[in-house]
Amino acid sequence: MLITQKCHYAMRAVFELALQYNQKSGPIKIADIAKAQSIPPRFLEVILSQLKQGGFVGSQRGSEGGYYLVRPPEKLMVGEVIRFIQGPVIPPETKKKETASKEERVFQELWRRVEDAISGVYDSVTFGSLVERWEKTRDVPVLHYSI
Amino acid sequence: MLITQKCHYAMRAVFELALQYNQKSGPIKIADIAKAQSIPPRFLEVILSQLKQGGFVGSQRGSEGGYYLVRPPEKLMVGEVIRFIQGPVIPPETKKKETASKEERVFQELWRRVEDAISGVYDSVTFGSLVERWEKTRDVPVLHYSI
DNA sequence: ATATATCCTCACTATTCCAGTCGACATGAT
DNA sequence: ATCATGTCGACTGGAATAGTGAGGATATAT
Repeated sequence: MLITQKCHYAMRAVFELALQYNQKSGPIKIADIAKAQSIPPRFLEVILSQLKQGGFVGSQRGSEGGYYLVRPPEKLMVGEVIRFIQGPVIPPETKKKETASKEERVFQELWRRVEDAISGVYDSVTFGSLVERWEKTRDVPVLHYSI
Repeated sequence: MLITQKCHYAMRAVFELALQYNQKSGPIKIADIAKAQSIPPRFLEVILSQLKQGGFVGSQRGSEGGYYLVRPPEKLMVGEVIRFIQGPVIPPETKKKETASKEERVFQELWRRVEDAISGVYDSVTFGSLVERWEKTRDVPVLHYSI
C-alpha cells in the first residue's frame, strides 16, 4: 500500500494543527486532535512524538499543554511529512546501479520516473493549500443526501 | 512499499518472455525463466500461474512445455501487469466520497493526483519499449569494473 | 506546595501481509 | 510407458503494521 494508516493519521493530525495555526489559541491537546480527526489517541501520541523528532511540531507539557506546528502551513509540503513517516517511495537498493543485476537495470529508469511523478505531486501541495481548500468547501453540503 | 518483490519478479518474468517473443522458439520453461532472471523457481510457478489467470501469458504442458506471452510486447503496458499483481495504488475506500469523513475528503484530490501521476508513467511504458532499451544497452560494459 | 493535566518513554501484543516452500497431481511429447 | 513439464492448494516463517499499557516527567492552576 502506498500510504499506510499511520501516515494518513499523521497527515490529518498535521492538517488539524494547520487549521488552528492562525487562531493563536495555544497548543492543541492530543485528545482534541484525536477527537477532531477520529484517530486512536494512544496511537496519535506515538505519531506526534515522531513528528516532533522530525522537527515538524513542537510541544508544551503540563496542564494546558499540547502540540503546535513549528512552520507555517504554507511552508510545509505534504511530501515532507509523508517521506518522513513512510520513508522513500522507492527503496534505495532498487535504485542503486552498482548492486543491480543487468536485468534489474532495465527497470531502473522506470522506477525513477515513477518516483519523480509522485514527488511532483507531493511537493506541489502544502498544508496551507489544503487548509484553503477546506475553508472554501467547509460549508458545501454533501451531494449524496440520504434517500 | 510501492512495488512488492512478487511484482518485481512478475515484471522480470514477463520481460524475459518478451525478450524471446520474436524468436519463435516455442514456450519457455519456468526453470529457464527462473535462471535467467534469478527468481526462486517455486515462487515463479505461483506468479506465472497468476499471470495466466490474468490472460497475460499462456502455457503448454508436458515435456517441452512452458510459458509464452499472449500479446506482443509492444501492446503490453507495464501498468497492466503491475496493477494486476498488486491491485490499485490507492485503495478504493480511500477514494470513495460517500464513505469518507469530511476530514478525509480534503485529501482525496491529492490521492487522485498521485494516482494519475503514477498511471501516467505506468501506461507510457510497454514491455516492447523495455526490450528495445535492453537491446540497445545489452553490450554496454558496466562502468563499475572490479578494482 | 500540592494537585492535576498533560506530554514522554519504551516495551509489549495482536494481526495482517509477504515471500517462499511442499507434496501430490495432470498432461503432453517421445 | 516414461519422463518432463505445468497445476493446484495448503502451509510456514518472518517482517511490518496498528494499536495498547503502565508508569514517569513536567508545567500550570490553585
